[in-house]
Amino acid sequence: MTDTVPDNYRPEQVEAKWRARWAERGTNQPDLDRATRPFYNLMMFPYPSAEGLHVGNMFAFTGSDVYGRFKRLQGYDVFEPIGYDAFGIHSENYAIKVGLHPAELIPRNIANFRRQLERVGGMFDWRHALSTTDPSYYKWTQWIFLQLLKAGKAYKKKAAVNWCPFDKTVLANEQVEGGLCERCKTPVEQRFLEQWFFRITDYCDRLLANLDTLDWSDTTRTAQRNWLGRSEGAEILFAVAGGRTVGASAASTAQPPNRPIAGISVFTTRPDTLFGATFMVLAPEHPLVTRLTTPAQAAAVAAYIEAAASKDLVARKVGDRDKSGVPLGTMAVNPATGREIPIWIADYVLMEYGTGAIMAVPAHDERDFAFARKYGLEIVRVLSPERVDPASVPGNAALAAAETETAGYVLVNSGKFDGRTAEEAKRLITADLAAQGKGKPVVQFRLHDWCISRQRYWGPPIPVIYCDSCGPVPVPEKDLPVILPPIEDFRPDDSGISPLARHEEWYYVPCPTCGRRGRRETDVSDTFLDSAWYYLRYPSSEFDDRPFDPARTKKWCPVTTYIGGNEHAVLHLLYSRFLAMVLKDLGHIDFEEPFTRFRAHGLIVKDGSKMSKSRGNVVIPDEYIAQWGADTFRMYLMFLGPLQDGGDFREAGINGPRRFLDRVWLMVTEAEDGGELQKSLVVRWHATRKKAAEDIDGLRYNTAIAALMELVNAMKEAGSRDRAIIADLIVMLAPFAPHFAEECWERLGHTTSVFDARWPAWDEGLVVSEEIEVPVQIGGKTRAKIQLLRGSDEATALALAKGEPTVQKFLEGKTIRKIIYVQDRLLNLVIG
RNA sequence: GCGACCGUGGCGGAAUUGGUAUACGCGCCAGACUUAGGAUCUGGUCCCGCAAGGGGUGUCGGUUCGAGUCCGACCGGUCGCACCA
Repeated sequence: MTDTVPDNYRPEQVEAKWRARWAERGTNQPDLDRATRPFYNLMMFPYPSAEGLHVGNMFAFTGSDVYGRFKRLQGYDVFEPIGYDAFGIHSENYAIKVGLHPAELIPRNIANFRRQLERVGGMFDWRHALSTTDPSYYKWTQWIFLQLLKAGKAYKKKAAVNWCPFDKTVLANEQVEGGLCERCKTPVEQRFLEQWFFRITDYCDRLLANLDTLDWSDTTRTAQRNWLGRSEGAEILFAVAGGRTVGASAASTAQPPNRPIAGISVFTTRPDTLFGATFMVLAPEHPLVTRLTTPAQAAAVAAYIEAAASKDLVARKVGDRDKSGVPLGTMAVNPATGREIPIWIADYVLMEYGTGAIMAVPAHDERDFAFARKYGLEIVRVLSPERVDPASVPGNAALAAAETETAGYVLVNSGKFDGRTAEEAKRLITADLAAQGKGKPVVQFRLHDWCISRQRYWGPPIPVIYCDSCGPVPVPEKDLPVILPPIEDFRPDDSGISPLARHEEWYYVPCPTCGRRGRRETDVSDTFLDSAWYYLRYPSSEFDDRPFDPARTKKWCPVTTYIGGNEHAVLHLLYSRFLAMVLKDLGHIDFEEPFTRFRAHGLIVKDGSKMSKSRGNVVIPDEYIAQWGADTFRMYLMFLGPLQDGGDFREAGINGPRRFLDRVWLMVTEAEDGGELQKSLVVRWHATRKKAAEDIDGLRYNTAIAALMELVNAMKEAGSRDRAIIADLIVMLAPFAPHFAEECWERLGHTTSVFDARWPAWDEGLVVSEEIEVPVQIGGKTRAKIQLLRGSDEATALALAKGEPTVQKFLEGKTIRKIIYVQDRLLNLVIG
């Protein structure tokens, strides 16, 4: 090495030194009770896998950490906690695979995660680290369940659920992707089990409306909107032909046995097409099916129902879109036309949505069209393009495909509604039905209640005891936590019952009410319940007599800024919002939106696909950090592109940030006081203070780093080693390269942490130079550049421009037809 | 199929939101220092052209004094949702 190389900067030693000093000094531990400017900087806590954190995780955590450190330099009391989402099927399946117990495996993984998180230089307050598997944590997860149970927001019902035959557990709808288990990609089956549910659907309106008030990434808000799936329409009652229609609010189709059937209620978003409803379809599971089936059809119907039930959800929901169905043999009456129409069952109608029954309008719905074509059912068009003579419209039989458009269409074949636009007709027909007691406007959501039961071992036991005399009894709060008992064989079996049922000493327990022998609930709760409230626990993690201390919570919550992956856009984020609403309604907290500002980071891509364990392309950062140092590695990741875009991981380029830091180190060692500063350097200095601050605040770390590099380049060009500029540079570099900045800061003579310094203020008058270069265009093409004082007027600019030889050349023999002068920006001469 | 987003050098990416396209970095080329260089330093690096100049942000068209940016069509790609009535 030559004398120009800073051979005295050794990342490994320097970083270890500062890790130790931060711990000694408590640098990263804000006073949670006395903080005056609290800033809760949250990142999504990781699931502690056996492999350790990969580069994608590091990218996300560093991105969040940079933000927290920046806010600290702006004078906030930044609380940046971390924890482990360590319950759940992930951990359990891995444990099964390697033949170890998760209780043994998880602490080991956590220790490794902590080592990595410390090594990369996160500003974590380790006093408040938590794991969801710790009884002192899940005690309160169970407590939350009890609050919901008391409030009637938790209930048990037997329901068709998604059953993963590989993981041997129930999955929430959100965990089924295209009919496959999200984790193991096994086709999901339908099973009927008693399950615990949370009434998230009670909160649809609020969950939707509040989205408009949140400072969140648009993509995330859109995803939530789609997931909530609000649609406006009508519920319409179809009478059964020949059956006596009784009373009947449109809502109720379920009638006690042996009473006349009130009718069949359907939900539709297209009441305007009512006159075109030529048949009805019920879901095979619809409760009225048996009673509406004629003896002649009974055998065929029974066979169809059985086939549909055994058909796995892949085939039913995605796989074959081929419609199939069976007529029940009975007829219903179209309330608009009075005509009798056949009733069918078909598995393209789902029991979980709407009323589980539809009016089929083949002319204006693709699915109904396909079904009608297949079974030769009648097709009647009731919409026609506006301003077209209905007679010229192709006949019903000639229709090649369903016409689902509404814009520009008017009603035909619809009695007194003919000529109305589709939008008008939606309102008018619904109102008309309502007046007759045969329908009403209805808003439907796609969202279903949240099934939190899991027939597994590795989770918090649901705190309920079943007693033969008292029924289900909540475990008294004083008896919490219900400890997850250590059992040797925790593997799930095909029974649909949790392995916990095999642990008899645990399973049988006195009933809290009557004292007789009761049985514990053996299901554990969904991991998403653990993670739906962890942000509330962090500030209060040292209290074991309360889940979240009121004063702490008031000071620190809701979370100021949350950064995490968009893969949790609809699951974790929706559940957290729901739970916050419930807790607020129950008076436990005073806010209902947990995350004021949320930003989704991008994904790190390796070899063309997202870095993830399941794709087998993970890169563990440890060796890169060992080779280049954590600071260089952090800068490399943050320099790839905007945080919200992610980037391609490739080794090439990591030496760029290293070289940059080496140059800065050299400057620090050569820093000198005094000396006149070039004007342009002063401008660059102030401009950098401003640009870097704004870019970091907007998570554009790549351009913030570029600005710092430009400042260094400007200093080199000016031959300056000005101590004041260098000190600023170090402060601005600190969020990205914290250990490096501390070392430089100390070298510059400071005895306190660089994070006790403040981000340098900039003088707005100095961020732009007095003299600027303005392009002169002729006909929109740049022909020359002139030096102007900022704020010069058009006449000055024009005079100067006309003095330019190039400009003269182009103006020769031409007249200037128009002058466009944008002050301080450009001069454009349009010639004729 | 529906929805959202995106196409800029050899590569990652900039572009004050309609105003000098390619900042910053990687890579590459040349030179310097060196026993050596996968270190460091200096210079160069969109394309054609000796130059003047011309062309250029996926393609075609439009609006404008001026378009990477706005509008329309197309081509290509990424990510959600997906029989939701």
